Amino acid sequence: MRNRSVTYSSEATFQALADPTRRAVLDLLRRGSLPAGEIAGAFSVSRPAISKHLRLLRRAHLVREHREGRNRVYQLNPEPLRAVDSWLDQYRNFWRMNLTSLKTFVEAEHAKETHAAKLNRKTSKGDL
Amino acid sequence: MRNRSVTYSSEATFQALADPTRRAVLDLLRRGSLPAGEIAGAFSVSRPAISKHLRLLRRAHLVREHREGRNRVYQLNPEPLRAVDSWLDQYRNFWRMNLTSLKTFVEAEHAKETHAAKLNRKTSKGDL
DNA sequence: TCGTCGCGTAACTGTAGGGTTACGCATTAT
DNA sequence: ATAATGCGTAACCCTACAGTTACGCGACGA
Repeated sequence: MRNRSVTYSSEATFQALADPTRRAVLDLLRRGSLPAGEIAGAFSVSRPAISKHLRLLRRAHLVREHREGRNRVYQLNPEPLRAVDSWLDQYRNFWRMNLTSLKTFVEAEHAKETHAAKLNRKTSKGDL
Repeated sequence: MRNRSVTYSSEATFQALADPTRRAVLDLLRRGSLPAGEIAGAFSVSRPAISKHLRLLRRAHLVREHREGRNRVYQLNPEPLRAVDSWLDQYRNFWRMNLTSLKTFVEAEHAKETHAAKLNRKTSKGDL
């Protein structure tokens, strides 16, 4: 396995993405780097709360921080998202090919609930 | 609000994906539907723990459950993952650019921003 | 009709996490 | 030097949740 670059734990990445505020921070940083204060200003929660979110994002390597005077400028690092992307990739085929079979499944479900006889070939009881 | 098809809250989806066990359950179900017991058998945690994970996955509509006799068969539903995919899509352009040009781009963006005069030419970039 | 099986749920525990306010430490301004 | 600014951290809430064991209930096989 050629790990040419840093291997990020997709664990930390998924966990960082779990919170909507953190995803919003990332979305914000897509438009450009920002100092922590301005990031915090974009949200209704307190500044320390954002500071903790930024710490998590740092831990997941989704952002980078560097100092500019007394500012702490945060920059997006989308690299770890590749792991999410490749995890997702295993499912892409699914929602491409699976729509018809999903449809039949749903119809089968419906049929089963209406007739309720399909699975009960072994028993004559067949009722709920 | 246009609900063309069922609208899944990506919130629930991201949150469901945050747990590695749940992701593993999904990975398992990619190979085919399974009754709850067999899913639980694939993990070291207790069966009720898996049951609760399944509940969360159901809540996020990532799995569907139907009864077969006394079994509860779970089936993967990859649909909500589309939301994750499209969220991720906004970042794909980013990791297509190489990182150095990204860095300069982002910093240029930032320099254009509001209080640029305040932070200005200290050029503390690059150190640290 | 019974006992067993499959599986969800209740009740409980420990811990992580997101929110707050108070504070400390650099860095810049006066 | 002193004050003010920017921001992280500590200490503290409260809720969510992953895990456990004990239990209940419908579905089967006898």
